[in-house]
Amino acid sequence: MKSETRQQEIIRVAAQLFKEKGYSAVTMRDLAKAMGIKAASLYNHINSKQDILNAIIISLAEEFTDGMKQIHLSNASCIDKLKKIIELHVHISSKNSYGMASLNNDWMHLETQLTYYKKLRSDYENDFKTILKDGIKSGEIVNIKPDVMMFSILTTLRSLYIWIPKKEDFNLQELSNSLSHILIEGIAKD
Amino acid sequence: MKSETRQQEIIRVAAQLFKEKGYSAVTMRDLAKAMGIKAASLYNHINSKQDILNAIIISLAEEFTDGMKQIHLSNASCIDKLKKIIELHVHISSKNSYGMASLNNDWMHLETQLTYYKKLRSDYENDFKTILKDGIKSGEIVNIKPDVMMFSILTTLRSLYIWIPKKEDFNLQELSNSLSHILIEGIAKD
DNA sequence: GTCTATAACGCGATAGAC
DNA sequence: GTCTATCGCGTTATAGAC
Repeated sequence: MKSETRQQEIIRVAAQLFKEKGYSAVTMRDLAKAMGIKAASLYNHINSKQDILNAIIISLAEEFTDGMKQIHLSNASCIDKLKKIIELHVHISSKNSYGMASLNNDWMHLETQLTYYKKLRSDYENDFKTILKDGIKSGEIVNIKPDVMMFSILTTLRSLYIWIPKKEDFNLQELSNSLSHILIEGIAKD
Repeated sequence: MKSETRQQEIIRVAAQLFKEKGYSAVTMRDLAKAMGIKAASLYNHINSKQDILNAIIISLAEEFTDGMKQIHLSNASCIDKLKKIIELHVHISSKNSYGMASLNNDWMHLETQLTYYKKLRSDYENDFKTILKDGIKSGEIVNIKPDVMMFSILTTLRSLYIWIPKKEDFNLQELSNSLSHILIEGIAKD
């Protein structure tokens, strides 16, 4: 395990600041201060503020789209695929809760990579919707508009980053299981 | 019904721009352009950019906290209270989807009103949690950590603003009903 | 690799003419 | 109520010393 480069450290610290105030409200001086150096010195390691945002968002978006593709192509049942999706979100969000904030809230500030990001997100959502439609067809899940179901589940999963760092005390597998129960079987008794 | 004042128009247009790019990334020049005037002219109607954000967020936050208090104090069952909460979110989000974006994403840029906002949010969440705990005690809902349940339901409801304006075609009561089914009874068949 | 200094520009907000 | 002009400051990024 190679130790963190200075560039990686900058990107990691930037993600923390972006989570607090958003990309636009964080200045290169803020970032430099958090790194213990002057703003100008940052430019020995990165090309621009925009490049930092690209690095944070694109790698995460690719991780989600790749993970979803594998789940979609597997032979599991619809319900099991949904459980795998929940695990995917819990796993990535726990590894990188800071980056998840930028992925959710600052993607619109991407410039050169904006189109690519939108394609990744669209591929992800299309796979998700297909899984739900297949589940309706096979009778595994209720016949409610798949758009509403996807919206409901996905917004919960996309917000996990807000919540996971406060809950380091308890087991991530336990969180996955609780979420699976709530999102799939609901909260009503019987 | 009195017609919209120039100040209200500025706040309404600002909320639209804030939804697209966030408070920090929208300049007074952007806002003026969208209003068809020069930036300096805005200051005949508003005192500062910060005051616009206050106006957008605080009135919405109060509407939620008041609505929640009424639901909490009613005599309905836990499940019916949850359905009322869902209707409250659908109702407010459909009336003001632009303002909801600021409420969700830009509250941390409040200055003088930040503490008050946090109190409103905290009151809201405490009432919500109490309703869930009462439901567990009475056996109406499953005994899963109320924190996880509230997180799951609330993040879905808080994200409605992203989704509602695209769905003007269909009935809001139908949306409330679909969401109630998904959030309360889940998506699994049987 | 970090520093100081600075370029080039955009920001929120104000003054005062009309 | 809107305009032009401008203030004072903050922004990203670069140049060049050490």
